[in-house]
Amino acid sequence: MATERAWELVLARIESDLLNGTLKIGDHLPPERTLAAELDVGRSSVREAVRVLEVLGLVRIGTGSGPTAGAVVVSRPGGGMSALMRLQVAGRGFAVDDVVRTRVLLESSVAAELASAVQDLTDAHSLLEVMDRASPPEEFLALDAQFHYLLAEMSGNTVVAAVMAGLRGSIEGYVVDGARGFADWPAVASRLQGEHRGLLAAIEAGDAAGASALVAEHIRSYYRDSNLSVGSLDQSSARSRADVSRSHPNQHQR
Amino acid sequence: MATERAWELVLARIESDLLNGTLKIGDHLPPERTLAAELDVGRSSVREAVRVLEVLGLVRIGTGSGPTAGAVVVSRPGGGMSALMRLQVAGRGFAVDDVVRTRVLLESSVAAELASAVQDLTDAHSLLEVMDRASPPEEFLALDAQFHYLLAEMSGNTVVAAVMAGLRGSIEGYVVDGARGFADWPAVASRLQGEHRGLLAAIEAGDAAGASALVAEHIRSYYRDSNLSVGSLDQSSARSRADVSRSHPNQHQR
DNA sequence: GCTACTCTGTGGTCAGACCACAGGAGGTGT
DNA sequence: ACACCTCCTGTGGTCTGACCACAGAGTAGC
Repeated sequence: MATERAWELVLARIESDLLNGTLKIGDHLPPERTLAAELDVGRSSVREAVRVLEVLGLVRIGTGSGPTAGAVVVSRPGGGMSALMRLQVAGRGFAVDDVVRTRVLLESSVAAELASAVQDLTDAHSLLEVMDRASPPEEFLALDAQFHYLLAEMSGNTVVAAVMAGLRGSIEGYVVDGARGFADWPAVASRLQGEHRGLLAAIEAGDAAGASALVAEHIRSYYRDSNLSVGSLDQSSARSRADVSRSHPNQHQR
Repeated sequence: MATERAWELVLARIESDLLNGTLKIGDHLPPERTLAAELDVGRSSVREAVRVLEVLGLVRIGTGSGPTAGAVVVSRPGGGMSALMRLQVAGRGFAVDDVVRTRVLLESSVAAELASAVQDLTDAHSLLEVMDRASPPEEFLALDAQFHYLLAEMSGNTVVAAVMAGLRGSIEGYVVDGARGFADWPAVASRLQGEHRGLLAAIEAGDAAGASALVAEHIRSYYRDSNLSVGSLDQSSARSRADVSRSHPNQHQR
């Protein structure tokens, strides 16, 4: 086989350690210098591999010393999924429409599933109450994302939850830009809240088909009303969004 | 604002260039040394950013000189998706069951959608004919993956297609290991082919519900019959699978 | 003309040197 | 004893500079 690049060797070693249980969630990776020495590669190659793992949401990097320092194995697939999809959208590999359609697809299924199995929706209800008191669009939308994610999480499928987090994260900028376009934001927020409550009601009533349809229309209508189109948002969304490990907005040129 | 790490600055710049159209699919990124000088960072930081882009499937790296050398913007989300999910599975962040369940969810929807809209299934049929002549499980399964990917692609949703490619890729090793466990592989392959043909027939007949159910059972039964369980596969699957840049056979480009 | 060699630009890698940071060990004053 | 403070140590973050490998382009020689 082709000579493996050094950083791939590092990645292979870590993947192998994950598979055979040598590394578990919560464990620390060996320090970069140690890993480099063990695998007989340069530290820069180790760093490239670790960087990949960080972006993919497999490890959390901490500086300094102590228990929080170093690379710790975690599982935050949403971050990596979001970075991947956001960049694909930026590069026109993904159309925003397809992202939205996929959201509709997954969330419909999730809603139907939740409706079919009795669930405790207390958390969801309290989240909605918090949202009633959220005034700035950014704050409301952040809680909205949390609400939708909570439902996905309750479905018990971690993969679906992660994909949904990625889908939402990838178009976060477009969603916020869309909100700015509404003349009467409070009215929109109020309508969204009504739809949220209707959705929960349908789930509680065990109405799978209804819940499914409601959430689909809930998502579709927002994007429709905010006149989302990739072309019109290229410029306004050209600010940096490359902080792949977290989600606080950055500023950049152009 | 928090001091941005150097490699994030590089990533931000590239994302920005993608968003405003300065960089398009097919374009070359500036050489690493140039990019480093322009952004006033070290070359190693540029390399970390480029490495991330490579793994996420946004650029293809070529060595040497000429048109194929350097980092070229491409769109291969499946590769990144696959790497992400495979590592999450390895780290126990994703359960194999959830991956399979998500496959069922997506492929059911895709099948239903295809059945609702008339499609030209010629390619799918010829692929099945090639599969009839494939004897080794590995070869058959590679074509099988291609078959399922083809259907997803025909749905027209690039995001769904990419996610499905990732899902399948993430458990590729488990699928192959499962095939080895069958006493009478030819019989299994034959049964799978029958199911494939039944699925296409349902799609051609416009039977959305039927196609949906068939593909769901098709997927579920394979995993059920091959007795897939994460625990039993830890050791046998511990070989290296970190060649994240290798393109999948079922990767198509736009 | 054709061939073979060399040049040049590109990524791939390593080694070493610093810096920034945060916990921990140990000393110091009360 | 106790609380506080200081320095030490280990960790990631970054840069610099040096080579190597590779593949196309250019050029000299036949």
